[in-house]
Amino acid sequence: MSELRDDPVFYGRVHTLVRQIPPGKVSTYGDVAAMVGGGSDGRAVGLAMAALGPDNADVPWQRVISRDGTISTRGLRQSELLEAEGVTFDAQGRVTMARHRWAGPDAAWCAANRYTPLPPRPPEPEQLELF
DNA sequence: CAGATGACTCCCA
DNA sequence: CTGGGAGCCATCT
Repeated sequence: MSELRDDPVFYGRVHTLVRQIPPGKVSTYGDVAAMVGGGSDGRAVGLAMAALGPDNADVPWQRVISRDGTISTRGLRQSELLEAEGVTFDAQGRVTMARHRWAGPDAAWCAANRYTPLPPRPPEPEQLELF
């Protein structure tokens, strides 16, 4: 019985963390990898996302995007799902990271589940669209 | 164990 | 903007 995709421990940790991302917020592959820890990186997280199946329908994979706020997937309507959750995009079709970037789960949750909190990041000035 | 694959990220021309 | 190359990791053959 290996129907489950959570067999590998790493995948399970990634999926668990992605489930914590609230609607309207997004995170990046690199950030997820940093929180999962273990020296993993964004590429490994991408694998965990690619391995998602019907069993992981409860994982909001669409909230995990590239560092630049761009959508890596093609043909999966990821941007539409995000837009439906209230995520905004700029004129260049990228997610407004300064506004929707997820700072990570609660510190207590991180400690309880052995996840690494994201390092504090100075608030980036949201760029206004100039006409 | 080596090689290939992939929803990454950074740097440079 | 596009393209190429390098470094990184997890999983499957």
